[in-house]
Amino acid sequence: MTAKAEIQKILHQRFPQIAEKALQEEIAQVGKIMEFKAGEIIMDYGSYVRMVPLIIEGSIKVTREDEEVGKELLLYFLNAGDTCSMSFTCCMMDKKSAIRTVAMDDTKLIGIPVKQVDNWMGKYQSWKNFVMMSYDNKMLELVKVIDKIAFHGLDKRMEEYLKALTQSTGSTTITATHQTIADDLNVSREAVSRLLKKLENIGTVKLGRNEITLLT
DNA sequence: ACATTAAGTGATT
DNA sequence: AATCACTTAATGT
Repeated sequence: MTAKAEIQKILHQRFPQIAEKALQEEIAQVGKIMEFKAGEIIMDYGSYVRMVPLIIEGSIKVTREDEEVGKELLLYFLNAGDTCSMSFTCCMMDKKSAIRTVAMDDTKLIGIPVKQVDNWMGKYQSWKNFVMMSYDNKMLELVKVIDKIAFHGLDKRMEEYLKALTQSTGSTTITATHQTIADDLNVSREAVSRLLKKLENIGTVKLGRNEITLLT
C-alpha cells in the first residue's frame, strides 16, 4: 500500500469528521506518518511547532511546567483520534511551545505542516470544524481539570486520573510508580500511597510494585 | 549477599 | 495534606 493510500485509510477510520474528499487528498499529499517510542519527548517547552499532529495510535501525555524546576502539572492525555489543540495556536502565531508532550506508548501520528493548517482553515469547512471541535473538547476538559484541583479532593482527581490512563492505554493495568503519579497530580508520594491503599481495601484496585490494576 | 528503589506507616505541623 | 523519619518489601547486580 502506498503511503498516500494508507493515510487516506487511516483518516477514514480515525478522523471521520474530516469528510471532504479534497481535504483528505491534501492531507494524504502533505501529511507525514511519524512514529515515537514510549517515553520519547515529541515536543518540549520552547521548541517551535512546525507540525500539527493527528494521532493515529498510542497515547500522549501533555504537561505544563512552572518556572521553578521540577514542578510539572499534567494537563491531559491525547489518544487516537485526537489532535493537539495547543499546536494550532502555537504554529499559527509562530510561537514557542508552552507545553511538553511525551509519548506514553509507542505512538503513531500524521504530521501536517504548519503552512497547510493555516490555508485549510479557510478552504475546507470540515477542517475548520475539526479544529474548532477539538478546541472545544480540550477546553472543556481543561476546565474540568481546573475545578478538580480547586474544588475536589485528591480522591476524585485520582479517580479521574486512573480512568484517563486506562482509557489512554486501553488496559486496566497501569504501570507507574506512586511517585510518578504523585508528580502528575502534584501531591506527595505518601498521599498517593495511602489513597491507593484505601482503594485496594475497598476492592476497586489491586496493587503491585510498579503496577496498579483496576478491578471495577 | 548487598545495594537500590518502591511502597507502607506513624508522628508532627 | 505536606514533610520527616523510618521500616519493610521487591528487584537489580
